[in-house]
Amino acid sequence: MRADAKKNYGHLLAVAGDVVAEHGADASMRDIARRADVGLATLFRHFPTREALFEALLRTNVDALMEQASELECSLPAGEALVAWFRQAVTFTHSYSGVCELMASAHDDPESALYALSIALRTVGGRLLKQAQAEGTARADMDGVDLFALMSALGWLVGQPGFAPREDHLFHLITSAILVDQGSKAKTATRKGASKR
Amino acid sequence: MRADAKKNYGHLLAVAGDVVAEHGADASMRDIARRADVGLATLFRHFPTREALFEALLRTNVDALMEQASELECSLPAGEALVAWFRQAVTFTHSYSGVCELMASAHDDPESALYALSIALRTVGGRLLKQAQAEGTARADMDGVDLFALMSALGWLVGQPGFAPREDHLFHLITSAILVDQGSKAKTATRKGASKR
DNA sequence: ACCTGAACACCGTTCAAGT
DNA sequence: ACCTGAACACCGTTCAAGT
Repeated sequence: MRADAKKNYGHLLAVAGDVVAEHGADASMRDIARRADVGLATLFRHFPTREALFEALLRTNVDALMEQASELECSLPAGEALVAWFRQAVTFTHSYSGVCELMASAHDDPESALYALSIALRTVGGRLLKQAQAEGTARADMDGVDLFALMSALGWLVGQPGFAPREDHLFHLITSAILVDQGSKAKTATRKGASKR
Repeated sequence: MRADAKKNYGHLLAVAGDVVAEHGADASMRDIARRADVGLATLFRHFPTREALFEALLRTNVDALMEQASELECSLPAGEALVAWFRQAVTFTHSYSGVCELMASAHDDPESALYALSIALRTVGGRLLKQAQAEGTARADMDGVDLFALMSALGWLVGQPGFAPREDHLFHLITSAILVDQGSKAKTATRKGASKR
């Protein structure tokens, strides 16, 4: 009774990961069920909505992102930790194509199964941002929601085939909007990161 | 023979505008045909693809954007003209929800009926950017594609319901990534725009 | 020339019927 | 309890048949 259900769950999750990796976030639920050799209604029993499926698919990735935040804030100055984590966060949005749309809309919808994940991301990002602001390296007129917004926008952008090759450069542009200009505030600037392409 | 076709075209375009205004860029083509009291195949005869329909819907908006660029570069310093035009461009992306996705993907697809419009936008934006770079107010390590990318990303972002209320602030953040920091280069700075929220 | 209706292969949702 | 198949109302595409 419960044993086969558990097996179905794991199996469905595995093939859903494959199908979504191939066809992106708006892959056909029917197709997932078909490739899992399971009735379509069975898929919907385990994951009543597309968001619920992605919550299961992305949970481990988000957990990893939160652990990385803890490590980074211990091992690096706040500003560098913020940038390094932001990098990882953008990479996370590449886990499946279309993830940014899902996460961004979930952030505004407490009913979404992805709501908790998006809030977790926003919260941990906001913590790193706050520390960098206290250090004086991140601009003061931003909050966690802004950071989450920029992360989503950048993730969406470099998920577009035409802009993917410019990912590093676009990351650099957005990052420069987050950080306080080094000439105006940071008197002890090491000047190591002044590369202008 | 040709008279009724012409009437159909105008009528279709008008109701398509209404339906798309209501349901966004992925509105049902069938629904548009239905509300125009016309066969679905007739709609596809006039607009063989969704992009072709949007090319017709957006053409006048893009033309207006190009005229505004000419006016702005005559009446304002290059940096301010760039920012003012960028503002208009982001507003343009609000003409119908989902326009950014279409324009961004068209930019990479010469076969798309929207390709010419996206290139036009990129080109005129690139011109304003270049002038601001020559003036020293826009950062040097950017080109028209980057500007188009940031425009698309910002338009997409503030098209998400949760981030729409922060449109002005997010615009300010992105703009600060485009402009050279006023403390480091602009010696004749008027200091009028130093509002930090 | 231009339009139409119908057929086709899809989609997500729902639910009575099976074990 | 858990699963299944079928029915439903959609979608975009295509094309033979009408005028």
